[in-house]
Amino acid sequence: MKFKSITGTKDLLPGESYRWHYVEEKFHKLARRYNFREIRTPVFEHTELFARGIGELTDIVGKEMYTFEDRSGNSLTLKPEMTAAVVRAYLQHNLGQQQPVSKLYYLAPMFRQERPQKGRLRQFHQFGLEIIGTPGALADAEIIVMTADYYAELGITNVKLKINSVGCEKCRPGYKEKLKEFLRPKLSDLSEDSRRRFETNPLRIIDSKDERDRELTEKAPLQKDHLCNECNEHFTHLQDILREADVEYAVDGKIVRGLDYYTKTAFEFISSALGSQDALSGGGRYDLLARELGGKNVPAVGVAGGIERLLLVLEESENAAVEEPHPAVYLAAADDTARIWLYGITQQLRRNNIPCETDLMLRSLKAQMREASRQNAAYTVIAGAEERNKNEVVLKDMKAGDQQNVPVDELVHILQKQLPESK
RNA sequence: GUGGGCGUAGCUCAGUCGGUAGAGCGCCAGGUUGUGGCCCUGGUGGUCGCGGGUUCAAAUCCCGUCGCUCACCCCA
Repeated sequence: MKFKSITGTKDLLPGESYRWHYVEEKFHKLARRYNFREIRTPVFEHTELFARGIGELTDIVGKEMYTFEDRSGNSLTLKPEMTAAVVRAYLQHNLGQQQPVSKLYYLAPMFRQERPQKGRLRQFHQFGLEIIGTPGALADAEIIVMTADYYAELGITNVKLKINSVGCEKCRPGYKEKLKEFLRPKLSDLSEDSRRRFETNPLRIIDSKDERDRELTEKAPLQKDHLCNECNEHFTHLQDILREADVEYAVDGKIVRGLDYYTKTAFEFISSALGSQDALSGGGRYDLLARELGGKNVPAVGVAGGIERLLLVLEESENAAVEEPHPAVYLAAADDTARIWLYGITQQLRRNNIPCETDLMLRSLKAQMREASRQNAAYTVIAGAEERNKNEVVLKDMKAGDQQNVPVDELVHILQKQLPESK
């Protein structure tokens, strides 16, 4: 075979795609219940949108974007995340003029050029929610609550919610200085990465996975203990709401989100069922993003979650079995003279919303029966010349193994009675 | 970008000291001339990742290369 799928991309084969349908449908339905409306944006955007929105110093922008020039010389980028694109669309179409608060959701592929590993692909898929237009903690809670609800609805129980506040324009600079003061004497003992971040992004240092770094930063000052009044109030308010909504959470002062645009609330849903890529989803408030993109100040909050990771966790949750759909009826021809006639009956069933399958290979009855069994059909309809002359078919219950002759005119009615989901 | 592990049938894998490739599952057919599953019998299926080297002879040894995978960094 000459051609292979690109490194870090995956074909979604029929043996797996039904699982995707399952989680996607659940998300669409839940979004409707929470009154979020879907937004779809193009897979690529001007590179500048992400560079500005996500932050020049982030790893995503620095080394992970799929960037290319089109024939006109524009620099374009396959979207590495969705929030910047959603805010762009929000500003471009003045959604804020139509209603004060926009509740948007999406389900879309993202692209980042990293080394693939468990739970990380170059083309991956995220579900996401954004509430744009309100600074209130109720919006933060709404995002978190629906995400928690989604996992619960799927039967995933081994998830934990961690929340933090990363402050705002007012209180973050002061905190940053305090943190640097704390780190400065330890600087030479820190890992190389952390030393490099000291100037560019010191907040990330307390989030380091390096063991030595962890020891050294154990007693580091945390943003959540140095919030301004407004941020502090927002954070306690959020916790009050989460408790009221019965969502379990833990405050973790070391959660620092990787993207520049976050303010106040930052959170992650973590699962122990994943490998080292343990974040199932993450999000937070991003009150500065719209302005950064050239719009006015528009407060907003959102979440993004990985579908691939979700499915990995789902497979390990015993109480979350997903069943593959199968045809309700298989129609088998006992001889060649009945095949076309039987195909007409097949279509009658389909028009009556009965999922069914028939042989397309002119195979023997035995082979057709085997196929019916393999495909897990609940019933098999068998007919040859004899049945055709009497205008009836043999209806066989595959599980029980018994069968009876029924008039063709009554077939749909009988099957519908047996298959309530087809009505 | 760095490091470990692995590439043999559609899938999971075995293959000894170098002697020209196997099992289980799957698929197809028959055992039953109009009936699935279980069982039995037979069959289909391989560029041993790719290229080069050593050798009378390479899946096996050597060199290179590509791919997959896990981990680091970071993230969903």
